[in-house]
Amino acid sequence: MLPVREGPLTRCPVQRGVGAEATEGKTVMETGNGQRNAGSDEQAEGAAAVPRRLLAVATRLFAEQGFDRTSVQEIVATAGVTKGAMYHYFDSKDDLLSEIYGRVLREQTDRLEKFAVTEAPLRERLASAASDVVVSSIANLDDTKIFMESMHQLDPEKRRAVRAERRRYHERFRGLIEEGQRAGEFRTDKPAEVIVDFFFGAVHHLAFWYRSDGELSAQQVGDHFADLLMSSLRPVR
Amino acid sequence: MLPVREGPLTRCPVQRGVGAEATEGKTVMETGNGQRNAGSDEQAEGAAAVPRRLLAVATRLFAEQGFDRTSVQEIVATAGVTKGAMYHYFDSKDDLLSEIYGRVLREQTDRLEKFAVTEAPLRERLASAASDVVVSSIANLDDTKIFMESMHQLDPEKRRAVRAERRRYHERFRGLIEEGQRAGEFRTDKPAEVIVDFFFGAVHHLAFWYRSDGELSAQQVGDHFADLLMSSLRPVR
Amino acid sequence: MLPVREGPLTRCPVQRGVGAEATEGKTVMETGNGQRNAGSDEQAEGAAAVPRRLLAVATRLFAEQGFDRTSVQEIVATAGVTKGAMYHYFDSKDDLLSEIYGRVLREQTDRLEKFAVTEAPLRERLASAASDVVVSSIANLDDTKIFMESMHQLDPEKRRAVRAERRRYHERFRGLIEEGQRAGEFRTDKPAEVIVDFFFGAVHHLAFWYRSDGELSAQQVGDHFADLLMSSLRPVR
Amino acid sequence: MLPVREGPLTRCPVQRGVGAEATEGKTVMETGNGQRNAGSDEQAEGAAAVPRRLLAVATRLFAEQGFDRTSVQEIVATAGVTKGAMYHYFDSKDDLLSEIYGRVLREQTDRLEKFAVTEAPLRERLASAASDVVVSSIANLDDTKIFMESMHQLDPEKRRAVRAERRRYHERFRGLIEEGQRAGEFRTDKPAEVIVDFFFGAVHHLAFWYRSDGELSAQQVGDHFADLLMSSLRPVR
DNA sequence: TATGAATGAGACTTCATTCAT
DNA sequence: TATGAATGAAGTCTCATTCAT
Repeated sequence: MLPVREGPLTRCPVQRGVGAEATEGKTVMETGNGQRNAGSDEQAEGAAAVPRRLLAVATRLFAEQGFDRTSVQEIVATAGVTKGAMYHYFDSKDDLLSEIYGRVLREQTDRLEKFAVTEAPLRERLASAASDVVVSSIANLDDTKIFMESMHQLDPEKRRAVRAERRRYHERFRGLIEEGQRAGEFRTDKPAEVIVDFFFGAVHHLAFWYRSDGELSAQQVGDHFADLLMSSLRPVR
Repeated sequence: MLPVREGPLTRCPVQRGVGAEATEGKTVMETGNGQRNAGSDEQAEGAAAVPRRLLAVATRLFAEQGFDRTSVQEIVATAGVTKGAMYHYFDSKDDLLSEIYGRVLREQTDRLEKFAVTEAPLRERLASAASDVVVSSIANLDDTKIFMESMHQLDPEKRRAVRAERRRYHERFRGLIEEGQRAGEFRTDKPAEVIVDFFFGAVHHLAFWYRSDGELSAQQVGDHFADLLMSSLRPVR
Repeated sequence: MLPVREGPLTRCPVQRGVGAEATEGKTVMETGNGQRNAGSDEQAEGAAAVPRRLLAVATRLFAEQGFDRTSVQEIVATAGVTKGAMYHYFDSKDDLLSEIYGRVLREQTDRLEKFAVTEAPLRERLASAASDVVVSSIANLDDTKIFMESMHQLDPEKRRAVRAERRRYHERFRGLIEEGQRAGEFRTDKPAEVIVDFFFGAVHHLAFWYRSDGELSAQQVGDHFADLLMSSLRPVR
Repeated sequence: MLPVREGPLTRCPVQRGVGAEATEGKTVMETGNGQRNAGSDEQAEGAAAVPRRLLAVATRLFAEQGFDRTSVQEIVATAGVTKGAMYHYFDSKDDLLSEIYGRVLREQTDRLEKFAVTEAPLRERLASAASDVVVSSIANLDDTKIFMESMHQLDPEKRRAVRAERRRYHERFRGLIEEGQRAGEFRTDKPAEVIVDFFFGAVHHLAFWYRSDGELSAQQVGDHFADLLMSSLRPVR
């Protein structure tokens, strides 16, 4: 683990907000010799430009072709850098995947927390969180897909770390449901755990059917899913 | 495509019923000269023994390690046959995956149809089908997992075929929901399509969290999921 | 070497005269189970039908694709027999090639001898032989091509045998030239050996440019080549 | 197609003059760590050393054993490099063959042009060119042999390219003959095309009989062949 | 900070041949 | 006379990674 890359990536994670248009790769020149535009502000933020571009390209390619089917050669060629450059910033191909997961998990955890701690009534907080995770999953469909398809490619240690983080996320979400169950707002004949798994199964599956050029906007799907979740939580008479 | 394998596999698909234990590999002798037990009933079912064993082993390994991480060498070693034998029955490693999908799809389609055509009331038919697909998915967790993780490994043509079959399945299921919507039994403010994607997302995700040694039996999960589905279908006041 | 095949093939070599249309393969049913028409006369000559068909098919495929690029599977499938059947009649794939060479050599040697021993004047005998070898080479272009491209595939022992037979052929031809040189009819400033190699280089090369749908008939090419040979043999002033 | 190899090979084709001894493989150290002698002039020509050595070795082995009978493993072992190195410079085994053809064709075309454009009388120009192509074919007997035996191994596209280049060569040569026919120096009762095919058949066949330890030097054979060609071109009375 | 030639293990697949029936 | 399942060795090629520069 080279200190140089641990720094920028961990301290300044590449931010890609919900709805942020990924511009990766499209502006990269395909000259093959790896030279890129050395604009004026490249000097200032250029240091992070290469790793960021690599992550963006890797995310897209992993989603499109799967982790194993994507070669390092393909990644660096698409990103317009050399292999040496990639290995300068990342320890390995696996490391790229790890960083992708890390970013996704950090972002989703942050977002959930933001909705969970508002002063709104519980039902609203849960519905908002549910809707938001759908919207943000759609905004980052590639990450969502990779999450489902490529988890098993991670080496055991990192996989365990990812799962632990994921579990914390689920527990936070489940906490909201249990709070409602205790308050008598939600049905109690179903374990909150099962409901969480039920709902997030649906969420993680979005990448396999959602089309951005389809009839439903991300927000509409988010609202539908949140409604379905809330409906299924209504106490039975 | 050797005629020999197209025949038995297509006409007499290897049956692996719900809960049927796969006995792959464990009873195969590793003598190296390829002779296997020539018992009395070998004559009757022995012909399909090798391809069946290969499919069973491949299913398990693909689920455990992923398609790309599983080598043909590993498959044949585990199944106790030679590579040549595998390529005698299957065109390629991809072909193995195709056959696995084919079997899963045929079985699930058959099961759905069985529940859909009974004389029971609509709500019962739908609940039964929903519960059953959960139970059978758990009974074949490996197939379910492969379905999610390895679809993108299939070559485009076969992938299209699988998706078409899958769509037919979804349409059949959706038909039941739409029937209930027309009858005023189910809510109509959500497209049936969305509900189907919501529910099957949860179903396909089972392989990522269900543990057979956990607290819940397959039937319990099936009932929970079916209940949650039915609840979310209740008309809104 | 099974006695059964040594017999029929050696004693009754499959005859394919100059200009004889090869009908091989075209009447073979592609049922895949290897059953062929069991007509009335099949009983009488059926015994030679399979090896003959195999040789004809192999000749065509070797010429089209090369020896190494043609698999035994392809040969037997095209011939409509099984692998077992092929190995019943031939020792190996190499053996097929040997038999092809054997037939070609026997035939060409026979033809040359026929022209060499007539009562015609020497110049006529030589010109006829030269023209004939062109015509018969074109009539069996596949064999000619295989001769050039696949000789090195033969195992050393058989290759030596083929070369010895070939040398005898050349020596017989050279004998005619030397006869003319002694008689003062042909130039003597060139070794007969060189002239033979010169001429047969041209002959063996026919398969690489002659097209049966081109402007020149086989006979025309034969006459041209014979003329060129005779011209180059004229004594220098 | 890596840019690195397209460059040096195409722009600076590995030169192997007539009679130049190929020194392939023999001086390569088998240290296994890949470091080779880093002499002073390595800087200048060292960059092309590996691909050049590979080409030389492949040429020899293809000629000795045939293309299909020569494994990549054998090539790289003889050249003293790893398989990875070979695939770093060449796209495939086929690509090696292509490069071999390319070099031969370029060289022969260059040589013909040199003889065709001199101020000498036509007969001398043609005789010189004819003699030279024999001498240079003998100097590169391996290439000549491969040309005959392995053309059909090339993939169709490249084969077409080779044939087109070859045709251009033939047309240039034929142009000289036609020039003489128009001038009344050569016979006109034979199509120039046929004469070209006749002569080059003999030339391409050299590799199958010429022995460098035989009685005739390359130059002697060249002179004989040129004489025979010129004789056969004399007008008939 | 970046290069790119080179590594070497391992991947999938083909194929001529055998043998019990 | 013929079958076809099975063998097992060998084939071509890919790829993540390293290292001298």
